[in-house]
Amino acid sequence: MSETKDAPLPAFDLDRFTPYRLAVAAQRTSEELARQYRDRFGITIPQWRVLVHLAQSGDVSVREIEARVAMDKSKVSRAASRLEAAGYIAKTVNDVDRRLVRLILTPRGRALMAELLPLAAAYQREIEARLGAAFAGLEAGLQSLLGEAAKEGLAQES
Amino acid sequence: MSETKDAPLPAFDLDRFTPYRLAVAAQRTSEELARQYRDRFGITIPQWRVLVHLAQSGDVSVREIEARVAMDKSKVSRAASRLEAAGYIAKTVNDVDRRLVRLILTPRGRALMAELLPLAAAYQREIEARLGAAFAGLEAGLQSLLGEAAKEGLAQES
DNA sequence: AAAGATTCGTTGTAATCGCAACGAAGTCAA
DNA sequence: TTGACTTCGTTGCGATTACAACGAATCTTT
Repeated sequence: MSETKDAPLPAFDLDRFTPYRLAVAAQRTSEELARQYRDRFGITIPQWRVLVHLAQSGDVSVREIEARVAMDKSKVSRAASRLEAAGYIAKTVNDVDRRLVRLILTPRGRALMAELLPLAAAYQREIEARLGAAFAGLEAGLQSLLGEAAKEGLAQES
Repeated sequence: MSETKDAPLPAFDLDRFTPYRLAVAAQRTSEELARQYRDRFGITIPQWRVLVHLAQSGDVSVREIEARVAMDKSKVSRAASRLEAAGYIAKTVNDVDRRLVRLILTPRGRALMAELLPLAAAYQREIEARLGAAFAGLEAGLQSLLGEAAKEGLAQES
């Protein structure tokens, strides 16, 4: 506590700190798209994630979504409740295991996704075009980063 | 409910959707580190970001942090208030422009950062080691992504 | 110089989040 | 079967957040 005045802090470059850069990149890219479907359809990001999972898998339980996406149980549950209230999805009890809730898109939900998915696909293409050759590198990096931490159904080809 | 029954939704692979992957990667890496300094020093992520900016720049206004990190004004402001209450930073009024608040590390804050920064640096090295050759690609991708986004989203630059 | 517009940081408020506790359903073992 | 343990999804609660509104300071325009 004597030499704190000019104690030399370890050199640290925030602009090269990967978690920080990932956070900024994630927030910018997510919000840019989120704004579109929020303004046009009143959908939040958690709700969008649930919807996409349903569009992909057709029939998913809360816990499956929780495990796959980095979302808390309650977050998934509440997003699902709001989607149900809005008429986009339906909740059914799984006959085999009645603890599980089967989430499925309603026709209205399918119609919504028929509008949302092209939006997302276009945005993805925009990103890839923006990055050009750097995109493949980003993908590989994310693959390596995400692969390390718990993932079961991760395809790794091409 | 007539034609939507078997309406083929556009194919869409969430696992290859860049904003989503960035969000998951960012959340995992940030939390992994945050747990360390939360348990040991009671620092939250927003607080940590403010601290790092101060450690780097020595003298920063709220709006500078807001512009650089993707953090809301109020988030920065409240994080700074808590850091001030904890004695880690001090708030002064900028003499030249008295709307601006100068944030600076106190000696106690410098001592804290002397402990935190090596932690972060070690984590960064861990990530680089984990990724190996893929790290350079990730970096390049993020560079390209953040460079473009800055141009597009932030009209102002110094 | 004064009125109007703009910027900075704080604060009020409603909504959201994460965490933990809980009831319901299922599993296991004796 | 019964009782202890586990899992799934919801909900209560305190804390946090985003967004807007605001006062103070500065800039601009006349």
